[in-house]
Amino acid sequence: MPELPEVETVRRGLDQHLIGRQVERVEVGRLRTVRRTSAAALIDGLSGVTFTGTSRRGKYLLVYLDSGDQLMIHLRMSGRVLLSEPGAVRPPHTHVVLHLSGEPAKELWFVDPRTFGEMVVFDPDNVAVELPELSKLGIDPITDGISRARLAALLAGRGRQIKALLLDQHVIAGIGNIYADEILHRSRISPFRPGSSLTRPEITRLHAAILSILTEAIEAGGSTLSDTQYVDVMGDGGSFQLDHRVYDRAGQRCATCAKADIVRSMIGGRSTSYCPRCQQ
DNA sequence: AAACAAACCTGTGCGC
DNA sequence: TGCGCACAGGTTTGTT
Repeated sequence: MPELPEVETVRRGLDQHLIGRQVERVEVGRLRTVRRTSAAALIDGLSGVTFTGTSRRGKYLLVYLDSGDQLMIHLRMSGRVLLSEPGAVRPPHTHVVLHLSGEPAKELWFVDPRTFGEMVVFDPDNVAVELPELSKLGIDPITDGISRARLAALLAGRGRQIKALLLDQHVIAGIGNIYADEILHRSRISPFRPGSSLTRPEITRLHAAILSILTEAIEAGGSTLSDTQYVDVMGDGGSFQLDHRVYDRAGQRCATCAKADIVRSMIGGRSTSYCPRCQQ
């Protein structure tokens, strides 16, 4: 579900509502959510701490704590973070609840039907051991910024299909299945093309599309699909799904060229939608 | 190096 | 209406 724009939208919501609040109590109802460590580790790491800031690297959401530790939240496929009133009825699959101080007091819910998501408190000075994926993450186009030259260097010598490269979090962090397809369509590049085969103008277009698609999607609050799984911390959906040109539009006329139908195929085990006429 | 499959889970939508 | 299967925004691991 959530890719860079959705995670960034959640981050902004947390930044707005969490900073300065203290955790008074922690409930862990599903051990799988804290599987990297334990319920005790999450409870010990969060109880009594105050939130001081937030950041994001790829799809990894980080909340800074006044203890010096950080809370990492990964939503994976179906995770949601919701801010709510104390005592409110919790949705099914609410696995972690943080009781927050403040006037008025709030609760932060971690809801995740498929349970792929996770929460962990870690020591940033020991990240290589406690959260090794984080230190292996590729460049984040928004948080780090990415130059055209940097992108060109990342593609050089890589013969993998460009769609697979965009999805590889070790190369570029944050792009998922929706935005990879949308970026390639706007770039007018076939998802099957080897990364190393892209011409100079194609790399220029790809670079521009990565930044413009992600920026526009963030401004739209992300993409909320028909199952309304993804919502921000206030429970509101995004609107970038209205701007999708290819994702989940197989069989429909391409809105860009109006002369071909969107085709669906598989790349790296992921459904891939593209316009065979626009994207060569 | 790169492509593919399977694994982790639950829910939904579709064909029959 | 009910059943079974395919498939879903992610990531890791293992096999060709």
